[in-house]
Amino acid sequence: MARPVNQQLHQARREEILVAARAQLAEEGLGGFSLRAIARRIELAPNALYTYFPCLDDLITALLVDAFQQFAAAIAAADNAECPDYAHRFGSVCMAYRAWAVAHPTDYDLIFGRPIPGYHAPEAVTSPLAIQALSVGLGVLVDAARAGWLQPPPYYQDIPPTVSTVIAAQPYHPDASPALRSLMLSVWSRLHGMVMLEIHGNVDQAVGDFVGFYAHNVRALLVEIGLLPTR
Amino acid sequence: MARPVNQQLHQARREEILVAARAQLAEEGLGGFSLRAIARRIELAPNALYTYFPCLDDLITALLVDAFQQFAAAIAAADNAECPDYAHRFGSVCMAYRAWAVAHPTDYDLIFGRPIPGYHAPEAVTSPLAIQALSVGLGVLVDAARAGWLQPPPYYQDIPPTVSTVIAAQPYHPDASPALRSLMLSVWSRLHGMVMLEIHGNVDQAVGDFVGFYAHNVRALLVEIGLLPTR
DNA sequence: ATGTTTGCTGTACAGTGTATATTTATTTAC
DNA sequence: GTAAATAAATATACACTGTACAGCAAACAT
Repeated sequence: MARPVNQQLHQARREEILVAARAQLAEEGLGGFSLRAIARRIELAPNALYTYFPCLDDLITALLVDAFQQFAAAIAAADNAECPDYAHRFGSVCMAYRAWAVAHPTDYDLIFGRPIPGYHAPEAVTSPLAIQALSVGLGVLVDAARAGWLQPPPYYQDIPPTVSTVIAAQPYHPDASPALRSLMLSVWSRLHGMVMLEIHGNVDQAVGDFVGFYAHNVRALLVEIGLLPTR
Repeated sequence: MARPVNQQLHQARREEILVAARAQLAEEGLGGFSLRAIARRIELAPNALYTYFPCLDDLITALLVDAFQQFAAAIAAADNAECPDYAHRFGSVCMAYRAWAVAHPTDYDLIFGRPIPGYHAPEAVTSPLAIQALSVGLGVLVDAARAGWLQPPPYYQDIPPTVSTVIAAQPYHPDASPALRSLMLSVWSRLHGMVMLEIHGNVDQAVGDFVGFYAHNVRALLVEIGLLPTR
């Protein structure tokens, strides 16, 4: 009948917009982030962007998804499935977690924080990505448990039934027991806490060496979940 | 020479503005937060607010300080210095930490997050407040250590010198050893991580019972830092 | 009573997201 | 080859935002 969308050109322009948005984010931060600023950067009328994104929130979501995928990829890349030393293997994943977050603080905040008033990422898009990222760590724990390397202390089995029931119902990584999944959530929250404090500058003058502090705590963590001997 | 400021009335109006701002924050969230919205709420011209706050950022800082003080007060109130059971005492403080954060998620984010693009709280104002809040927990640890209740495992002594040096130079709570202060920072990051995941909705469908999950992890924490026996 | 300053208002400007209408360009169908 | 259709971009407009600036009435010190 008439002119159809040129999918190739359409995707290229879309990507061009996202590249400009990422550049804007990197150079000006969230404070200078705006639809119009992105449009200026690629010398397009502000409303032209609406051809590719229904609204600004959808553009942000696209940026978030992109960041999230890179985050998950970075963690996955740090996992050496061949490594027989599970403590080392898990430790590497934990260190990669921080490394990416510190290298991309705005992205990390976009993924797990709420840095834009009024914007909240749709759970339908973040949930699968979070599962993907966490599955890497959980996979290591499962492997370690299978190999008999992982001996979580008994109190880690005392999970409230109200928690373990929901955890057991999760549709991912069916190999992992509720106890292991709960353990992974605990580990995640520990890494997340340290990373958030660091990237938000809450402990700037209290911690001189962030890598050192983080590594120290990861080591403690490895001991506590039973991947490393007490000494 | 001329008319002086009526300090009493001035402070009253200032407080009225802050009350309106807090109400706006509570009802509309950060998305609907604006100087003009606050002005509308108290039926004042937008520019009238500039008499009391040089700019919006200073108003936000005032809100932050207020929230931070309430947070610190809530934690201090949860600490029973008479309690001879240090595990129970420290556990109560930890639970109060989450309780306040969950009850005031926006405030918590304002204190420790970065929920407003372009705004960053001046460290000079947040730093003393953070020390005040953390000192409550650190005080319990110091008391417990003095009473011989606290036996952190040896690996908690293996703090990188680059970390312990800076920690030792901190101008607060001189009674506390660098090891204890580092331990408190670790504990803080664990609580912070869980709280942040919860209030940002990152584990909404993964954790059914947030109190249960949090309490479970606090118990693990108490065991791991040596306040509770392994079982 | 006078002069000065406070508290507040009104106007104005540059910025924002986006709804609507319009133009331009391109592709298909005939 | 031409005409219809539609994608892509633009232009205009509106309701917001923070805030700079000018002005104005009331209140106080002298």
